[in-house]
Amino acid sequence: MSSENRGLTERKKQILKAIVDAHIEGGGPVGSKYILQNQQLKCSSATIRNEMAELEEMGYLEQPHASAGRVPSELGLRFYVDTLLEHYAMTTHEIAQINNLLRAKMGELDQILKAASNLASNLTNYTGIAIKPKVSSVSIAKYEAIYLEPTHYILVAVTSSGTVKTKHIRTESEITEESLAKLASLLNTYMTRIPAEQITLPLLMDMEARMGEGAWQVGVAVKTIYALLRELDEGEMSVSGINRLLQYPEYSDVGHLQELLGTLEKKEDILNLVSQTQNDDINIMIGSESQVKVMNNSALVFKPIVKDGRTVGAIGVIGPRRMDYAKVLATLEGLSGNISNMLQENKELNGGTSDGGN
Amino acid sequence: MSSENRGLTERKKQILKAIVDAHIEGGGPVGSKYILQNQQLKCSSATIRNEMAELEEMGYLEQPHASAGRVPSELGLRFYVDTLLEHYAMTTHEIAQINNLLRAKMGELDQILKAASNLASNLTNYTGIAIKPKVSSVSIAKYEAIYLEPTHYILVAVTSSGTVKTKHIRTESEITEESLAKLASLLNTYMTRIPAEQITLPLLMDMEARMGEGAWQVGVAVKTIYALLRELDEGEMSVSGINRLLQYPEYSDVGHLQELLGTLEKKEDILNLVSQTQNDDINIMIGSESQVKVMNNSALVFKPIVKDGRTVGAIGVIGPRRMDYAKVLATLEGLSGNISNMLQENKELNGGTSDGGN
DNA sequence: ATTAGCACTCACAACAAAAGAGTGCTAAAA
DNA sequence: TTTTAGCACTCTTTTGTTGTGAGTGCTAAT
Repeated sequence: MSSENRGLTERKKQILKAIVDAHIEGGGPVGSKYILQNQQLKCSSATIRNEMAELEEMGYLEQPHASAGRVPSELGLRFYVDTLLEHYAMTTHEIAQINNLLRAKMGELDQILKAASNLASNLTNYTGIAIKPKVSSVSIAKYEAIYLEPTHYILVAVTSSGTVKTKHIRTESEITEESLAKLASLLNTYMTRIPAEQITLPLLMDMEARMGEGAWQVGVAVKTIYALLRELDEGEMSVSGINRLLQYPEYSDVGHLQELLGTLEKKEDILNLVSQTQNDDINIMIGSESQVKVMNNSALVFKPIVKDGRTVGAIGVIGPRRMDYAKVLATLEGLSGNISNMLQENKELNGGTSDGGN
Repeated sequence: MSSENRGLTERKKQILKAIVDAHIEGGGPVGSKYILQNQQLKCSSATIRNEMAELEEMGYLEQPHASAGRVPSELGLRFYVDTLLEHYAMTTHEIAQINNLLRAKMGELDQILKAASNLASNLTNYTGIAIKPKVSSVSIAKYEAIYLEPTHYILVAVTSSGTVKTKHIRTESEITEESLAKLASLLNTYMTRIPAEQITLPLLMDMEARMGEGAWQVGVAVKTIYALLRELDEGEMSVSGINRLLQYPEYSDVGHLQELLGTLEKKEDILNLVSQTQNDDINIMIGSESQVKVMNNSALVFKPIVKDGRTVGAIGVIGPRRMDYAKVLATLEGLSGNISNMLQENKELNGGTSDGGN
């Protein structure tokens, strides 16, 4: 064959694609006859068997046992995703669904992401995830203190990315609205735009000095801000549609399922994985391509959400390795496009109400 | 027998208790011989069989099939829980664990509840839930507006129960810090302490009239507050330790498990169930006692968290019907006690930092 | 009222046999 | 040289058979 030096024969590709498609659909190994029937190839099953044997040797296919059909290997899936995948066109109904449901949830970024993860799960029939990634070092853009009672106020912090965090603070002795305002303005002067590690003792003392009689307040507030920054650093992750996993036979193995659920619950591993990713495009991690050992039989597809050049979140899907990548990719693209639009719209058109952040 | 008119013979109780205990431990049906061995009863297995037959007739026991042992029925479990249950004493280690981990999470109520649900799951080995119940009608105690940019501010609302909600608002034309302050004070004057349903059009127009040139702002703000109140009404629920369910054979039936997971995800049913409960003590719903059909093979135990006479949350545990009630009750009591203390402490001792209420 | 004894039931495990799916290989055909 | 038909072979899955054991219900004796 002429084009054998570089890559695969056209026919091999066709066969590989057929196998992967069938495997994605059915989950089981697929044999030569099946392909012959559902594919217009002008050759016999024997030829296909030969090709399959070669594909196996090349590492694209695997054989569960001697008399079973072939199953795509990780490499095979990767090749499929990278070069064989046909674009899936979303139905108008799906597009409408994304639009409507997401618009309805118009609000803070958290909510949008969760709604999107939910939708992703619904549309693809896999498990959806929404992530606010760990950020290397957040800083606070603005503080506010809300007076409630003489010994009770709320500290509000707005991060540079727009997230809002609040903490109730109860004080030992009474504090006036005026000195509270002073505290806030002090915080705004000294504690904005600096990461947690730069909050030093001298700074603290300086602030206390300027605070006059209310100096003791500063310590409490700063301590709270510390905690708050640490929380922000940690990232968030929410999962939706776990129940959908159960419909796939690859998770009928209780042990595996339990491990995967554990990982989904711990959140840490996946959160790290997503947070460390630089690529702003759709990321596909098939099986052991991800560091998380527990996901060796699963695939994780996610797309970061970028706003003003910052990654403010990510939405994704977790499912069996043989996931319907075409559909998943289309769905995530659709969702992320929609979210980006919403974030954009709020910015440029100044539509009216709320926006993304917190 | 003398005491047969009212309730069960002492021996029947003993046998019932033995059966339930064994069933909780092992999960399977338990037979007459087993009881004879693990219980000091001075009678033969035949006698026990007779008693068991009677207990079955009374509805406390069930027989999966003719030659199996007996399994406690829902009624049997209920009786066990109500009158046979022995108090479980937490180990000092468990108590310490509760104390340490919960203290560490000292913070807003949301976090405390989630941490508690997590702990509950860890300690009991069932699935933990944390709930902020639907509230009949919330009202806002205080508003604040935080100026960020000329066309961008944050609206902060503090509810009567201390929960803080924030919304970003982007405006069409520019707004000054002064008129923002005016807006906030207007909101504080007219829109506090009234439940959502009373915010009417006339009220809105009245406010707009008083706002003068900045009147157009009011509409946006009020619309946002509307949305915000609706969100508050809906309640929240988070689940932890789903993976623990898998270790119990009653959930090896994939169909059932899937349904249960679905219910846990939908949240609505359980949220309603808990929200509607008046009783501030520990609630135990065994199988079909709860309205949620899907939970017929499960049990839900939860305890509301009360603060200042208001139910501000609930923590609970979901697991198989044959759950270790003694341990679950002790754990939830311990946790809720601890949480209440924390909420109290913040109030009375004025410890220092933060407090409960989102 | 209790108990020993025994026949009976029923789920479950172990094993064997049969069925099916799919391959690899060989030898002929293109 | 590539393709194909044919067939033997392998290995899983299904089905059926048979034992085994746990546990009961009943009867007759204590």
